[in-house]
Amino acid sequence: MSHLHTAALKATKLNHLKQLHAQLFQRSLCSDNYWVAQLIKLCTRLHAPPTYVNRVFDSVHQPNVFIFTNILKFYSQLGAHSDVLYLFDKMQKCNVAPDAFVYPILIKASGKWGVVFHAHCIKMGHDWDRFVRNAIMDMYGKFGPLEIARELFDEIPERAVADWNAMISGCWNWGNEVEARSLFDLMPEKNVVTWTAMVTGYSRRKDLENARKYFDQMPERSVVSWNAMLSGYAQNGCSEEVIRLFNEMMSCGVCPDETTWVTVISLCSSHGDASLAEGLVKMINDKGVRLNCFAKTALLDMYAKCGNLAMSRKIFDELGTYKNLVTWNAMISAYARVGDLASARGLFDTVPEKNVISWNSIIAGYAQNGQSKVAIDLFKDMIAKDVLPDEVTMVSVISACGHLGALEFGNWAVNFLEKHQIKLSISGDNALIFMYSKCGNMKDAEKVFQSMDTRDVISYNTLITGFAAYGNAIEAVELLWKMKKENIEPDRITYIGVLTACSHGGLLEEGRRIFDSIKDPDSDHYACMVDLLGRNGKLDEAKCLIGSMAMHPHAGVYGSLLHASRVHKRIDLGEFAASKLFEIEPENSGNYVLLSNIYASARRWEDVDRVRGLMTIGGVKKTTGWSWIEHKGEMHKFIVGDRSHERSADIHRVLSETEKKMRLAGYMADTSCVLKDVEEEEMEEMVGTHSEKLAVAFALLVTEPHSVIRVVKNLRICRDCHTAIKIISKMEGREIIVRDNNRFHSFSEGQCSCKDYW
DNA sequence: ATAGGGTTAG
Repeated sequence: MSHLHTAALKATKLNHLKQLHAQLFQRSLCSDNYWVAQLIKLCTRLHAPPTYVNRVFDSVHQPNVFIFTNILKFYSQLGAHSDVLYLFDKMQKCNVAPDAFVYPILIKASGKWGVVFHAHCIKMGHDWDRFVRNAIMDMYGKFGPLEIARELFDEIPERAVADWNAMISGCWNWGNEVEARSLFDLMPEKNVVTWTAMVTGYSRRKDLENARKYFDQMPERSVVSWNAMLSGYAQNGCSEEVIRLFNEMMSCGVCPDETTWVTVISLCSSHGDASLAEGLVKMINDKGVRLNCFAKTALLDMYAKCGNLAMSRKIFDELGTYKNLVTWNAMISAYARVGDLASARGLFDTVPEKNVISWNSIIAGYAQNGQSKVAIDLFKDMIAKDVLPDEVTMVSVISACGHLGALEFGNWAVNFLEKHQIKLSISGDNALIFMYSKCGNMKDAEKVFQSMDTRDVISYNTLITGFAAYGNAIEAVELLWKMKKENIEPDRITYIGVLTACSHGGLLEEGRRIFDSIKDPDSDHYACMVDLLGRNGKLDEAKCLIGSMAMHPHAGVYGSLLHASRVHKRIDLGEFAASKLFEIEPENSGNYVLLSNIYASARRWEDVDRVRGLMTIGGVKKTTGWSWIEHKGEMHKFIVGDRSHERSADIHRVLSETEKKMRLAGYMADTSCVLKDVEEEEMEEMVGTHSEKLAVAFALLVTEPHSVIRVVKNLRICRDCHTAIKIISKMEGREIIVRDNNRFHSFSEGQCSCKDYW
């Protein structure tokens, strides 16, 4: 028998464990309580997979308290708290009375619900056990109320160092620096844990100076102390310090543990620094370090954030049954981040157990990749499955509503926030500002902005961009001054917004001044500036500006010039801009169409034909987009020639009735003169089923007569459609609000409020 | 100790 004990003591690898298991099997000791307990203890030490432990556990007929204690420890080490609680339940069902060894494990695993076991312990008389008492104190220190921890602490006749430590950490948890320090100074004997608690405490207060002071004064340091200091630096964004301290740690001969690796690896991920990551991986490989599931997950995330998705997937697959929910979620969001929604969705659908973060990852994935409707539908699924969304979910959903212009559903979401007491932080408020301004509700957008007690650059940018879309240039410019006064540094997006606002609002000089104040303007700023000059007829100046650029102008810059050339009928500049655009983005049909329109307005039909020819030769297809409309919180989409909508027949009936009414009312001349310049087949398309027209017809169909129709999202109104809406608004006597990308047009009584449009 | 959120245009 004794050689079995030696084997158990010597086991360092999973194989040793399996050999021992086999020997026990030969001697029919596999269901012997003593040996099963020993095996489980070894599993904990050697990080065996849970499936193996369960097999060992299942082979015993009547598990005793030792076996339960050991398996509880096993799952506790894994952080599998629900398994711990499940096993405790099983333990009670097996009529095995928990002893003083069980309760500390149990209390640690149950988080704030540990309170329940406090009463248990008193009833069973275990509350006088120093380990149990310490665990209870620790729990109150973490989850509160701290006063109870203090009472327990004061009642202890002979306080152990661990009791002091628990109390000090408790004070830090509740932000009581003074009390923590006075306890520290009062302590008769301190150990590494005490010192480390001080380092952790100061780190969490972002007081790195004091953290470092205690760290430097420590009589001895454990890995945990190093980790505390490292994560202090990491969480405060001091990446150079992390690297320096990590190297110092290595040269002091301290062996990094798994936490160290996790800290350093996740630092690399937040940096997205591939070369840093590479060095780290090399070090890990050279040392032959075996990483646990936490570190592997961090590594997976790091590769994903450094752009190496293949490695992420490799780690994911290699983890096999070891992976936990965090691993799954990391992989899902890795795919979502790069826009591989199919892979993300595939994983999401196969996650054994989803949590809010799984849902958030996939919803954010769709929301960030232009699939707002899918994001919202998934959110609806989530609610139907009774998963409670949190703030992060709502931020994605609200943003998605903004992108779609889905104000009705957006308002529903705001109600949901109130009903479920979900508090929004700065990102949430920013998302709200975004949603309201995208939906044309600047009043509420401003209201949210005013109500915030801290605003960041994104809050300003979002509101500025909202005003820009409306042409409220003065408000946008004022916001720029206001943010400077609040010491919030404008970034490139701020300037894009302000310049766009000046452009839409006709503030030429102001725009010029602002443009000149930008430290290093990029192509986007130049594009805005060209647009601003172009709208004001300063086309030659715009061309000079392009010539003065230090970098290669991107398509947007020439696009603005081409647009202005069309408005101001400048064939020379239009040809110049278009020729550049045909090089930069030969597949963009819009450029060909614009140039051909410029020629058409000058009645240069041969050139019109030539440009059309270019399109055919280049195989450029006119791209058509979907038009969206919201009705009762549901989004409906339409595209040319599509009859998949369930009310398609009605829609086409309304469309033809409206057109008939228009003709009867004598509006034909109006539209036909527009149509004269286009070819037969295109005319068919224009008078036929343009997506915008379908959307408007749907709106006419579903809304009450004389009510406001809100038509939103991607309604690029062609000239023909613009005329049609004007006429409808007059004939039906109702207001129609239309959003053409970012501009709002309000039609009523045959007038469109947006004057400079055509 | 590892996973999720907000702003860009014609």
